[in-house]
This record gives sequence, C-alpha cells and structure tokens, in this order.
Amino acid sequence: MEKPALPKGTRDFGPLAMSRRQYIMNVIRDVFQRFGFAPLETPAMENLSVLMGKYGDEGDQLLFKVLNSGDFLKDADPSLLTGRNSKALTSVIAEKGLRYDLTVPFARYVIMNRHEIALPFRRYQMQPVWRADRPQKGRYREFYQCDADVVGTDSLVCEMEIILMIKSVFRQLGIDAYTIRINHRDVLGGIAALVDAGSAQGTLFTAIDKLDKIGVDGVRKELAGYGWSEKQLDRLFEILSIKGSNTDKLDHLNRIGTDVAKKGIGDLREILALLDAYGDSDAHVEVDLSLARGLSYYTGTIFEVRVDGAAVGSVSGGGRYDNLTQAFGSRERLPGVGISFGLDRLYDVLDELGRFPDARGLSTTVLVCHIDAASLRYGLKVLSALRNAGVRAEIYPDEVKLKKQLDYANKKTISYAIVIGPDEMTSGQLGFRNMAAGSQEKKTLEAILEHLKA
RNA sequence: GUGAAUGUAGUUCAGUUGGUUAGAACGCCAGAUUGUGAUUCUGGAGGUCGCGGGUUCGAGUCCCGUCUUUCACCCCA
Repeated sequence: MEKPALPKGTRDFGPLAMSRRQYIMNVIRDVFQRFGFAPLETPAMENLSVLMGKYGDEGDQLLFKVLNSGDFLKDADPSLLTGRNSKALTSVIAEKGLRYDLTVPFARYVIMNRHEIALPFRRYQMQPVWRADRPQKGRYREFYQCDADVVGTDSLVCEMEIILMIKSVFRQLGIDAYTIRINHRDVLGGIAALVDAGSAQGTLFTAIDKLDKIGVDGVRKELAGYGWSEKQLDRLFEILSIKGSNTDKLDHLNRIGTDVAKKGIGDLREILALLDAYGDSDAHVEVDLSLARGLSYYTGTIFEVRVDGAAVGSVSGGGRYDNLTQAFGSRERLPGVGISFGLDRLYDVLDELGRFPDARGLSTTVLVCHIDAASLRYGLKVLSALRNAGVRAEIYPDEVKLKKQLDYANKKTISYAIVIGPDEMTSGQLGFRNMAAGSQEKKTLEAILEHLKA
C-alpha cells in the first residue's frame, strides 16, 4: 500500500487552522461588505483562451492546464507528438486551466453579464487560485485570494477606498506595523523616459523593484550587466533617492519634469488629497518610486502591502487596469481597480506575530458533561436551551468518566463545562465550570444563560 | 523552469571516523478508592531512520535516483 500524499504546494487545513482562516476571512468579508461590495464566485476552471496572455509569458507558464476529457490525442497532429513540441501540443490537448487570479475571471464575468450590471460595479470574491510555481515559504501552489474590485469608473475615490479597506482590515486583525506602498505605472514610465530606458523598460522595472532587497549596488550591478551607462544609472538613483514625505517626493519628481509622469503624479496626489478629505490620513501609506510589482495588466496605480519584519513577502497587492475587458473584445471601455489580500500569507504573518485570538474564542463555548444515562438525557435539554440562546454548545455523546469529558473540553479549548449529576438534576443547580480559571460554582440554567449573554 | 540544501517516534531534536536490541524531551494512552481537566506521581504504547536502488562482512551514518520541505533566481498573494 502506497502512503497517501498531497500534491506539491498544497495543504490540508485542520480544525484549528480552519477556524483561524475563517476568522481572517470574516474580517475581510466584513470590511468588503461595509464598503458596498457584493459577493461573486466563479468556477475553478476557465477556458485557457480566457487565461492565456493576461499575465505575461511567465504567467502563461505558471498556469495549470487541465487535460481534455476522453480521447484527447485523437485530433493531435502526429508531428507534434514525434516532435515533442509540448507547447504546441498543449493547446490541442488542453482547453481548460485553473484560474491564476480572481481579477481576470471577474473581467470575463463582467463582459458576459454586462446587460445586468449597474456601473460602477463593485464585487468581492474569496476563492482559491492556482499557480504552478515552485513552492517556498509563504508561496503555495494553491492559495486563497480575497479580492475587491470596482469596474466602470476612473475615479480615484476607488483607490482611496482601497487604502481605507486595507487599513480597516489590518486594524481589525491587530496588525499595526505595516506599510502600504503605492506607485503608478505612469510614474514608472516617466522615470524610464528620464533615464532613456528606451525599449528596456521591463528590465529597468524588475531591477528597481528589487531595490529594497539587493540595495543600490545590487541594482546598479544588474543594470550595468544589461549595458546601462554610468550616466544613466546616476540619473536613475538621483530620482530614486528622493526622500521626504509623500508630497515632498511627488513635488520633487514633478519639478524634474516629464510629461509621461504628470498623470501618475497627479493621480497619486489626488489619492492623498481624497484620503485627507475623507478624514483619514496617509499614515501607513508610502509613495515608493521603486515599486514596480504587480500583474502585467496594471496600467495606473499599483499597491503592495507588507507587514514590517514579516518573513513572507507582500500580503496584499493590487492596482488599476484600463484594458482588461478590452482583452475580451469589449468595445466599451471598462476601467477597473482592485485589491487582493493573500489569505495564506496573512495567516502566516498572524501566526508569526502571535496575533490570532485566543483559541477559546474560536472553539465551542460550552461542553455539557454528565455522570450517568439519566443526566446525559437531562443534559440534552440543557444543550438545546444553550443552542437556542445562540451559544456554541456540544454534549459529550458517550457515557464516560467525567475526567475524560473535562479532558476533552480542555484539549478542545472549550471555555466552560456544565456538570450534571443526580444532585444537580434534583436541585436544578448545575455545576458551571470555568475551564481557564479552574473554578466551579452552582448556577441554575437561567443564570448560566444570563452569564453567557453578558 | 534553473541552481542548492533538508528529511530520524505525534512534535522538536540527539545519534561519535559506517559496527551488536536507534535515544531524550514534550505529547499520547492507562492508573494514583466513590462524580472533575490543565499542575504532581507511577506505568505503558509508539520509529522497516522519506521512498527505491547500490557499495560493504555490516549503513540512520557512504554513492545514485525519486519525492517532500526549505533557500536563491524568476515571478508573485
């Protein structure tokens, strides 16, 4: 018999992990709904034609493809088989794939249901996505994204709201040391123009994005390797080393002047102004001219959130995309902007920081314990009363020693135990035990319900 | 996808230059008189040393392959 195993990069989630995951999702869902986003779910599988070409060449490579059903080789060109041309063969034998993110399926949904959608359309979606990446810490092949997107508006109010939602989520999760890094594709384009990057924009962006990781020298070395001149590099770091407040940075960059960057600078300024008008501030928000990450379909603002000192990378990312629906042949321009929280990484961070709520709060609240068959039956009435009062309760189903029942309550981090025996049944005074404190007192069922309600 | 490490009881680890029945801690299970957990005491179960080959008189300990996890690159939640 072969030992069972999981596919690389996938995991089971036991009861404790699940209660914690649900805790995080509840916080995020709460925030999304409070901001007026409506739920959406889409299939795990999409047609590959929907997914391909949206995430760049690397993205296409990281897509999990699903083999066609039936005799999938029937129509395959024999030359493709003998030629071992995997790429060409794939498009013939696989027409479906697992979703890579939630934004592209959302865009597909919008196009297909355009007639019944009121713009601007705001939806949230919390589902797993799959990437055929090589797993590492905080990097899985199957992981949950929690997305909120708005389509059908260019308004920067949406960007502001994304920042507000991020802040709200982190506040509720009890994380206070984090940074929302924000930049704009046009600002990046402006920088590229200033340093005469020409057609080498891509290499420039991936290089400067590593700035916080490999430092100035590392980036210089990398770009020099691609043939960049000293003069260009000096110019580049003159720009990237701009320090000061967010507005200082934007003002400075604006003075250096470049038409390409104007729109981006204006957008970022407006977002900060809107934040202020809302009554919030740019606390935790950092305009970062070196931030160049994000999916290839981003065209405007880009976001990334990191928890200070956390081992995993970004726990959230997002941006504005103007052309995604047009990629599906829509003639109507439907710009969108969205944010994605990485559930699994948030989990890892909260775990690392020890910020999960006490397991007692996530588990059953009361265990009904009993001494004999009669008290077990009596306990059923108590159980039903507890549940009707909205208390999370269970009864130990077997007639076993009280010791074993309390041991079970202890292991399951149940907060209270109600002990029922012959004496309690006749007096109506039940044993009400606080498991954490180890104290026990006599209380009537009514008094217990009252206590739990408070 | 490229390069590199790792893998010993449920968990965290120890295991001397390859040599007889592979250890510890914690956890787990059972007891310590009659209805009470988490602290104490006593006893007990549990590992074909990731898996498959090879070298050797003999391998947890060396070699090859494979899988897992991890690290760097790539990219990203």
